[in-house]
Amino acid sequence: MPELPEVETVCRGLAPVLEGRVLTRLTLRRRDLRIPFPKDLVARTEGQRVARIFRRAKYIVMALEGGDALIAHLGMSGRMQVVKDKTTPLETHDHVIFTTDTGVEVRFNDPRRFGLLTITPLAELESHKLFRHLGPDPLTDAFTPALLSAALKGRKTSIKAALLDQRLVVGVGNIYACESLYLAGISPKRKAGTVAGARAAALVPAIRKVLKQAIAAGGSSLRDHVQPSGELGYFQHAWKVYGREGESCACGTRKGVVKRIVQGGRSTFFCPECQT
DNA sequence: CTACCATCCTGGTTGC
DNA sequence: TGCAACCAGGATGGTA
Repeated sequence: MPELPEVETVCRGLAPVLEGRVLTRLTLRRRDLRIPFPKDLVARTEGQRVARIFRRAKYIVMALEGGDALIAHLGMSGRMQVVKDKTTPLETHDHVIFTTDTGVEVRFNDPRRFGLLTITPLAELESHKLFRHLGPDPLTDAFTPALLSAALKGRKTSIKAALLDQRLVVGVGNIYACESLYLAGISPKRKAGTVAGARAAALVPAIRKVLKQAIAAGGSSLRDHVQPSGELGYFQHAWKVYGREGESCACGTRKGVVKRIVQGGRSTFFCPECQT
């Protein structure tokens, strides 16, 4: 499931293929994903050169030289596949095809169709409906313990649920919320408002570390795979708690056993011995 | 304002 | 073997 590290990996994989290239054709094989494609999406995209590709939260942004920005989100099952030989048969759920002037194609495949693709002037990106509520990126200096505890102050919901709130901090999804809390030694059940001081000071670097490790793992596997992909596979072996219900805690000293609970309809994995 | 829940969707797995 | 039930989860929109 694409969270920040997977989206970052996809952006890094797409950059050498798309930056500086002209999008000669945009093929929409259906009328929508999670939201309808804008009526003028094709007209605004075709013939445009891609100036730059970057990530904002879990969104992929392709800045076009004409001033527009293509915005893509992978949802939960989206992938971007780089296809060098266009005779490669289309797959089920290849919904959008970006064709470049080199002949290389990028195919946006999304079985569950929770992803999206839209376009907006780059200058209006941060005020766009999809972007204006977004909090700080956890990998930037803007994300500090003081900022985090201020945002959590007074909140009665669990810290786990709070970390998934993109207004607080972006890019953290279910898996990395679990992993970050484990690394910081904080119980996912703890009231968000009580995460301050030393706990906030531990959580911020824990989030950073987990995300950076995952990016590093994704980046290294990218060299072996021609196409970037939002799929799991490379970092899952490094998960300490996620998906490990019943296993011994990785700390090896406190004899805890990883437990699974449901919070807000989503699975949370944690060690009751190490996380308080 | 916060909190909580249902909803979107398909594929993979489990259970009978 | 076949099929139904269930689960996975990012974001949003509605309700309390």
